[in-house]
Order: sequence, then C-alpha cells, then structure tokens
Amino acid sequence: MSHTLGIRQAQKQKTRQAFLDAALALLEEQSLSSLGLREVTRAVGVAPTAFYRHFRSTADLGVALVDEALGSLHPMVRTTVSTAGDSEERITRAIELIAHHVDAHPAHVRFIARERHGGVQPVREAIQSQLARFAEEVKAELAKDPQAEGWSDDDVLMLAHLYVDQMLITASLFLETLEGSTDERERVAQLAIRQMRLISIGRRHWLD
Amino acid sequence: MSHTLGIRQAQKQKTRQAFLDAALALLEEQSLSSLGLREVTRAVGVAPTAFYRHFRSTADLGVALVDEALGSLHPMVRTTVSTAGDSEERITRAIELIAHHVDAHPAHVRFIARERHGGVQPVREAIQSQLARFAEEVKAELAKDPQAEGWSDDDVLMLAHLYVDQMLITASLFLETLEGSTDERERVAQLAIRQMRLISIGRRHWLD
DNA sequence: TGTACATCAGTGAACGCGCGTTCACTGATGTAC
DNA sequence: TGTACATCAGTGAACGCGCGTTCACTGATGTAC
Repeated sequence: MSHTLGIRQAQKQKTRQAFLDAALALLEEQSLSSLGLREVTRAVGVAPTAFYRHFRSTADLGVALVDEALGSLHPMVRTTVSTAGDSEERITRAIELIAHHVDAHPAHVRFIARERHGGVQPVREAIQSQLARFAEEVKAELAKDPQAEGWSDDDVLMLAHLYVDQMLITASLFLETLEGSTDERERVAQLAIRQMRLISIGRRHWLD
Repeated sequence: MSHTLGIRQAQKQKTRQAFLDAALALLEEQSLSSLGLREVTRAVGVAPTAFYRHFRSTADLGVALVDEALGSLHPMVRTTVSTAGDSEERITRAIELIAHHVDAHPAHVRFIARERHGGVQPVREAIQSQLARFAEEVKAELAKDPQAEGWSDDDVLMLAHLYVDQMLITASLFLETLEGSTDERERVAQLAIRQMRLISIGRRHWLD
C-alpha cells in the first residue's frame, strides 16, 4: 500500500513540479546559465522568494531537470537496445523509438542536448554521469548478444558509447525537424538508419 | 602587394580582436546567452558604449566567434581526411590531429561544442551551416578515395556526417581531459581510435 | 608641405529596469494530548 | 472529538547592484586642395 502524502507535502510537490515545467518551457529559447530565478517564479505565478523553498539556485533546479529528463529516457534506451528481430528490423525500430521520444518530450531532449556542454558545471556533470550510466546499461545489453562473443569488455563499452552518442545526435536532428515537413523528418530518419547500419556492419566484422 | 591599413582601421581591428578574445575567455565558464555586454567591455578595458562600434549585440559577436573558431578548423579537417597511409595509420594520425587542435585552441573547441545546441539562435545556425560545409568538404575528399566506388552520393555524405560528428565528440572528450593526467588522455585517444576503426570496418564492408 | 574641414573610434554621464537575496510575516496544515 | 502549540510553504517589502541603451562629446586620423 502506498502512503498518501499529507496535503502540505502534496501541494509542495505540485509547486515544485510547476517550477520544473516552467523552467523547461523557458529553456526552449535560452540556456540555463541565463535563466533567472524571478523569470521562473513569474512564469509559475508565485513570489520570487518561494523559489528558495524548493531549490538553492537555478543550477540546483537544472540538476533536478536532468534527473527528470534522463529518468524518462532509461526505459527507452533499454527497449531500443533489447528489441528483438534481425539487425535491420532492430535499427528501424530503434530510430522509430527515438523519433517518438523526441515527439513526446521535445523540451527534455533540447535541454539535455543544450546543457550537455553548457555553461553550468553541476548540470554538465549530472548529464555526463547519467550518460555514463546509459553506456553501462547498453554495454550490459550488448554483452548478452551472441555477437559479443570474443569481444573484450572495453570494446563492448566502446561500442555502447558509440550507440549512446549516435542516439543523442539522432535525437537532436529530429528536434530540428519538429516544425518541419514530413519529408524532412523522413530524410533524417533515413540518414540515421544508414549510419546505424554502417555501425552494425562494423560491429559484425570487428573480429575478422 | 598587400595594402597597409590606415592607423585608424588597424586600431579598430585590434580592439575588435580584443573583444573576441575577452569574450572567448569569459565563455569558458558560461554560455553566450548569459554573456553581458558590460562584462566584455570591462574585460577589454574600454567604455561599454565602445561595444556598439563593433557589434550590434552579443549574439552578433557570437557569430563572429563562430567564423573565427571554425575558420581555424577547416585546414585541420582537410588534413585529417586526406592524410596518406593505410587505414590504421590514418586513424591514428587523425586522432593525433584532433588532440593537437584541442591543445592549441581549447576555448574555440569549447565554444563550438557549447553553442552548437546553445540558446542563441543566430549562433546555432551559423555553427550548423559551417558544420554542413565541413561535411560537404569531407564528402568531396571521401569521394576521391577508391573505396568510394559504387557508393551513392547520399551514402558518402552520410559517412561524412558520421566522421564530422565523431570528430566533435572526440574533440569534446579531449577537452574534458585538458586538466587531467596523461593516462586519461591516452584512454580517450584509444577509445576514439577504436570507434574510428569500427566505422572504417563498416565502411569497408558497406557494399558486401 | 600646410591648412581647413570631415570622419569616426572611443568617452562618460544618465536613464529606467529587473535582478538575487534578506527578513519578518501569515495562515493553513500537522501533531500531541 | 477538541484544543493548544509547532511547523513551514508561500508572502511582500526592501536593499543595493549591474544591466543595456541613449546621447552629446572629444580628439586623433584622414582627406581635399
């Protein structure tokens, strides 16, 4: 049985979520390092001082956004890598999943792409460490595959990083087509599929 | 014979360069979207109003920085791709060139990585369009190679994008090791080499 | 070469404005009995 | 169930400060004759 939160706690969580949502929306057209505390509270509709009941600073809020954004990605990564089928089917399915995720959470994807190399150190570090976790997860999935036989641990991890980076590149390409035509999106999908195919071929012949 | 600039023009260029240098230094710990005009003029040692003699806005200065940063990259890209030798030698040489470039121009590399997906639209667009030019250049170099026989134009361009993205990923990994140990840098180099190797293998078997 | 005027990079004062942070507060919710 | 006190999310006034932009200016450099 799950414990029901008190009214006070529930309201606090609701406000906190409103801060995260408002910040994410504001970050579509700027970077975290220029996001103002008052800007966020204004968007939420509370007094500036209310901010401090939830976060120490905008950098702190940024780290919370990393958890939210990349938390929602974990299931996707897992599904993407472990989907059944032959290589070609898996690639198509993976690109579809990425496209779908970008459709469903464009602001999260934009935030991660933007702040991965952004100007706020704690946020950058939170993203790097989460991406390293992704790579480890992907590595674990890849290691299960019969294709991984004879591969060194290091080489599997190398491939996992390649996949994770490729996933982010593809996601950020899809992001740019969000307001574009279906044609544009299809071209991005075809590009991504062929890049994944080339990597798969390299993988298949790695031990030749 | 080159025309010698008048004293006035020469001084103006010198000040302009001082703006670019100061901004680049300030951007090591923040994003362009939070860079202040007064911050830059203070670093240069001129009155705030002097800024307007050179740039309309910090976004405008950012676009000028893109030209400077990616201008210095063109020679490197060309050399990287067209270096002679067998595949393995070329890969090693390419990674060395990237490492060397990051050593020589760390602030430029950081700026491009940061603002490629950053919050300032005109700068983002300037970077995207320069990177597209890089991909076209790489495509042209790749097309000269006998290995490209039987490849469609689209597939060569696909591979070129893969190389360009891989180059940026590697550069930004090297950037993170700038204050690290030689060991760390060697590990990054080895990772990058093996990723390039896998892509090369995929390339070799693309038409199988 | 010298003079008289034009150009224009950089100045400095002034402006209104929004910023982050502090503080003592209020009133609804939670808790002990 | 009711009462008395504690907690604490959100308030609102106040602060000092740096911001971007305007404007008329200065004085060195450039140019026409």
